[in-house]
Amino acid sequence: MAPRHIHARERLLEAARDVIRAKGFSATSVDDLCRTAGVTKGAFFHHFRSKEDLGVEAARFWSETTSELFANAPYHQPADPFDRLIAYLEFRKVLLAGDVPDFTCLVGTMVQETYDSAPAIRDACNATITSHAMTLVADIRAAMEACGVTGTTAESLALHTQAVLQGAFIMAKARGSAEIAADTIDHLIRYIRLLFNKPAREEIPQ
Amino acid sequence: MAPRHIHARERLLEAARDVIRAKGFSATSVDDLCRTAGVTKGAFFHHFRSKEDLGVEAARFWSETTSELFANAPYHQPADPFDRLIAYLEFRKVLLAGDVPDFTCLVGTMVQETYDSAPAIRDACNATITSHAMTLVADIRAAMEACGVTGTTAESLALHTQAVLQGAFIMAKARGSAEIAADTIDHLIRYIRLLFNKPAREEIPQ
DNA sequence: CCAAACATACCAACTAGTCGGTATATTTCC
DNA sequence: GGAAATATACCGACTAGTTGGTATGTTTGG
Repeated sequence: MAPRHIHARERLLEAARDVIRAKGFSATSVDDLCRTAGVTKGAFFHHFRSKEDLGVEAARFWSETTSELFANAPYHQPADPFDRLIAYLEFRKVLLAGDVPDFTCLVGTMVQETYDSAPAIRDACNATITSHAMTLVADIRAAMEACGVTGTTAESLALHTQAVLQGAFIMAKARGSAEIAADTIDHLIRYIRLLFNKPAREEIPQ
Repeated sequence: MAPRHIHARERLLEAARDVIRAKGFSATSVDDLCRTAGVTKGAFFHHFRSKEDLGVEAARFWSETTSELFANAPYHQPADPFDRLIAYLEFRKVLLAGDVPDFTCLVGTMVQETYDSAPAIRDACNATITSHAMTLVADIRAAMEACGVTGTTAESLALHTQAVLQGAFIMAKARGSAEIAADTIDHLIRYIRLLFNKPAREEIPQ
């Protein structure tokens, strides 16, 4: 059985992940989190110095869990780095399932509200986004070299993919549907195919 | 002289525009807004039924003021619709001046926090983003026809530009700098140039 | 036994929103 | 024209409930 002393902390981090994605950081109260996690306030402040501290830890928790998800995802299978990059973006489309709070990004949501008032949270969110982007750099660089792509850098393109994904989530929130998010990822895929001079079989819309 | 009875309302909407972009909607209290606008709570609730109502009106106010800004902007000058589209995106880069709260988007920020809890605000934000995107459609469609671009629609591409801009703002908030935003708009410009088969003179990075 | 992991009770500050009242226009009616 | 009626814009003290956080217990596992 799982050790009891991990329960409250982990349940609070999972509650934060779910509630903050739906309501935002400020609108999520400590009581909200305790209620959702099924723990008391004493437990909360035993594990976290403050609500801001929980925000930082939630960003780190998000980084850990998503890292694991992406590390074990099937998009690494293709032999060619360019194909792996496209497979990554197709995988991001597959992840657009369920309700909007289920597929949107915790740290993207949090950083919007905290970038000016809680630098610690902003830094943790930035580290999460950046480190995920950096997992793409090796493949992008290899593909760029193989295809002779110039005019930008692998790091810049990796960060651009994350910007597009974050923007896709905002549009999905505004429209209340994942459709627009998939559509904007398709534009990103089309960009990368054009940039690497590897267009899809047909450029006809579905 | 300006009629007295407009002051409080407009000053509150301007305060909302500035404060909410920096702190987010939830973290902005009614007292915050009154203090910033230099009005009393009585005036606030005279002009707005609730804080949520203020959010809706702030989105509409944002829509009005930005519409005016873009309508009077110089990017409409080029004779060719494709050139106008590129000029629009270059203009968006020019707007990336000042601190992060100065150039980011009010409705993109608000919709993140309210899409699930305040449908009225979400709808107002969505209407603002969509209507701005639609101002691009005529030029995009004309350029697509002139260049024989297929595989997507003018509406889809217009919404994609807004998604990229919203994502650029999130990245700027995370990194605390406009640089990444300009960088991601450059990727968008590169995409559109490739899609319309009109690459820049040189594909060399700056 | 003892420290870590909780639970309970509580607090001061803040929250959105209310309410009775005032000052100043504007309209109405003769 | 001018007094009365009415509408608009605003004020600021007040309230009921919520907020993040604390102080002081009790339980539990090794």
